[in-house]
Amino acid sequence: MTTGSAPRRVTIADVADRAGVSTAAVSKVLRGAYGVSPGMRAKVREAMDELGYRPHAAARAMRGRTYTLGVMLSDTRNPFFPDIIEGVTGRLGGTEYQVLLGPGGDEPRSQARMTDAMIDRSMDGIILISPVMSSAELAAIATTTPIVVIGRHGGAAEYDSVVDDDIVGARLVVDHLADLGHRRIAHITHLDRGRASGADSPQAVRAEGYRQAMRARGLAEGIDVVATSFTEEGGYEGARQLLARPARPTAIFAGADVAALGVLRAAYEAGLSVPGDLSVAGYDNIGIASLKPISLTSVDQDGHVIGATAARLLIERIEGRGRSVLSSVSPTLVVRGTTGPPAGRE
Amino acid sequence: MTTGSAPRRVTIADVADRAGVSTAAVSKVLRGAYGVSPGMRAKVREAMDELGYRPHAAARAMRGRTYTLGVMLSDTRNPFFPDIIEGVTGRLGGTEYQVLLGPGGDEPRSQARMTDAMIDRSMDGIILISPVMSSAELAAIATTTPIVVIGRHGGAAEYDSVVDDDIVGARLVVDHLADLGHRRIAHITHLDRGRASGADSPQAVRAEGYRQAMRARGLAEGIDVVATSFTEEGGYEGARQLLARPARPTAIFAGADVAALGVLRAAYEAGLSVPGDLSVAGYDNIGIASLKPISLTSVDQDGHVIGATAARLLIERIEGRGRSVLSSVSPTLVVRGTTGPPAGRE
DNA sequence: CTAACAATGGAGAACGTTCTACGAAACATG
DNA sequence: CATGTTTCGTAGAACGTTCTCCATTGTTAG
Repeated sequence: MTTGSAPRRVTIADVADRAGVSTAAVSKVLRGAYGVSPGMRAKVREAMDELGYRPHAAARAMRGRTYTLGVMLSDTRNPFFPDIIEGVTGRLGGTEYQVLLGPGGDEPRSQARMTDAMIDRSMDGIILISPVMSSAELAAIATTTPIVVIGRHGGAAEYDSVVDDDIVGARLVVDHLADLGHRRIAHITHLDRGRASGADSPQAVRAEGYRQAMRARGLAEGIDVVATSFTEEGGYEGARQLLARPARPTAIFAGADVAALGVLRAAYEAGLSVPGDLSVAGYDNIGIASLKPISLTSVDQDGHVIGATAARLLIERIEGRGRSVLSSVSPTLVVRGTTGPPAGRE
Repeated sequence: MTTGSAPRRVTIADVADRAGVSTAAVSKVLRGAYGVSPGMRAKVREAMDELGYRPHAAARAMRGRTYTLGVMLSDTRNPFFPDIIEGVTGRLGGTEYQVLLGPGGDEPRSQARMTDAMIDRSMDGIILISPVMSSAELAAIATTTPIVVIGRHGGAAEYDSVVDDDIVGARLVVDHLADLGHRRIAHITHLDRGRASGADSPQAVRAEGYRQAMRARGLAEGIDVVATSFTEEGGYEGARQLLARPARPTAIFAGADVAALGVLRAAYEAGLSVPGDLSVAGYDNIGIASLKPISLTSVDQDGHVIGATAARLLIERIEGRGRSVLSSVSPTLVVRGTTGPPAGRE
C-alpha cells in the first residue's frame, strides 16, 4: 500500500473520450480558442469536471505556455520579500498563473544559475528582485524570456523595471528631520564591493537623494556620509564614527533599518538618549521597526504595490507589449519614536 | 531589437549532429546510462560544451524526471524559513536538483492548490512546511509524488516527516527557569481554530512538553497555560491575563518568539523589569531575538539541519526507499538577557 | 570454423499538450 | 440551384526528451 503505484493522470484524451469529441476540441475549450459551439463547450466542461481533469503543465510547456511565473530572490532573509511576494500573488489571484520562487543566493553565479533553471523549466516570465548582474546579462536573459527587474534604477530597453523612488524616500527623511530643527543630519550608506550594480543600486540613489535634499534645505555644510554596510554591525560601526566627530550630528539617517538598529545600539552605549540627544531614522520599515521597544522612524516602501506592479508589467510583456516601462513607486515616511527635535540649538 | 525573436534552444539533436551520433546516444550520455563507449562519451560531452547545451526540463518531464523539488511554504513571513531553505539548498548543492518555493498561504485550500500546481509541473518531490491539511489529504498527495512533511508530529506510513523535538525544547526552557529558582512558570500557547492539525501541531506538543517538564520538576501546581495566539498581540494579551493573576507568575514561557515580544511589551507597560520582576523566554530564536535591545532567551530549532534532513529524506524517497521515516531534530536553548533569578523568594 | 554472447550504437515510439491545416456541414447570396 | 462564406469539428504534426527494443559488431568458447 505504501508503494501504491500512482494512478495514471487524467489527460485530455480521457476527457475527449468521455465527452465524445476529439482531443483537438478539448484543447480548444481549454484555451478558449475560436470555433467551439456552446453545446460542445458544455459537454467538454462537464467531462472535465467529472474526471477532475487538470492540465499537465510540463506537456503544455512543449508547445505553448506553462502559466508559471518565476521570482528570483536574491536574499531570502530580506524582510520585505514577503510583501513583494504577496503583492505578486495577490495580483495574479484571479488568473491561471502560478508563482514559484527561486532562491538565487547573493552570488552573481548562483543567481544566473537559478535564472537559467527557470528558463529551462519554460517559465512564461521572470521577476528578478535586486539581481546582482550587469545590465548586459539582464538584457541577454530578456531575449529568451520576458523579465521584470525590481530594485534597480536606470531601467533598460529590453525589460521592465519597478523601483522604489529612493530619491523621494531620502528627501522625506531629511525634510522630516529638518522640519524638527536638525541641521547636522548624517547618513550611513552601504559600500558596494565593486559589484556590477554601481549608481543603479538603491543605496547609491538614497545617498544621492540625501545630498540633494540637504542642499535643497540649505544644509549643504551638514552633509556627512559614512559608508559601511547595511547590517546591524555596519550601522553600529558607522554611528561610532559619526558620534566621534568634533561636532557630532544631531540626527542619523541610516539607509536601511538593520543599520539603524546598530545605530541605536551605538547611541545606547554612548549614553545618548533617543530621540533626546540623537534622532535616528531608517529605511525599509521592516517588521520590528514598529515594535514598541524599537519604534523606529522609517521609510516604508510598500512592497505590496511594488510586487503587484511587477506582476502587472510582466503579464503585459507576456501578452505582447514591446515598449519598455520603468515604474517608480513612491515611498512614505512612518514617523515613530526615534525622531524628535534636537536637544540644544546652537 | 527589443522584440528580437528568441534564438532557438540548443537541443539534444543539435548536440547529436555536432558529435556525429544519434540523439539516443546523447541521451544515454546525459543520463549516464549503460552502453556508451568512453570515446563516444567524450565526443558528446565536447559537443555539449561547445554548444552550451542545457537540458529542457519540461521535455524531460514528459518521460523521466524534472530534477525539480518543490517546497510549499505555509507562511512566507515565518522567520525561520530562510534557514530551512538554506538547509535544503545546501544539501542539494552538488546535485542536479533545483529547488523552487511555492507560497501556499495559510488556507488549506490555497495550500492544496499550490501542491497541485507543483504536481502538475511534474516536480520529482515536494517538501511541505507546516501544512494545514489532514493526514488523509497528505497521504493522498503522497500517492502521486514523494513528499516530506516538516513540522507535523505523529508521522505517517505514506511519507517522511521531520520535526523539531518540541517536548525537549519545552523542557529545556522549564529546566532553565526552574534552575534559576522559578516555581510559577506560565506558558502561552496558540489556540487552534479547529484546524485539522490537532495534537500534531508544534504548539500542542510544546504545551504538553511544558506540562511534562513542570511535573518532572515537581512544579505541577505552578502549571498555568493561557491559549491566545502566536502573534505579538496574542503574547501581549496572554501576558496581561497572566499578570493579573492573584499570585502572578515569575516567569513566562511563550511558545513562540513573536508572542514573547508581546509579553515584553505587557511587562514594560505594567512597569515590571525584565528579568528582575519577570523572566521571559520564547521559542524559535528568530533573528531579532539576538538583537541587543531585545536579547530574548529562546529555543533554537536549527532550521538548517531540519532543511538538510528533509532534503536528504526526499532524495532517498525519490531514489526508491519505501519504508517511512520520522526524523526528530533536537533543539538547543539560547540563554540571553530576558531570563534571570526571580526577585523575591516566598 | 561456427555458435553464443557481450558490447556498442541507433530507430522510433511514447509522453500530453498546442495549433495549423483541412473537410464537412450550414447558411447566405445571386 | 449553383456558388461563396461562415462555423464547427477533426487529423495529425510538432515540441525535446527518455527508453525499449533491435542491428551490428567484436570476442570467446567449443
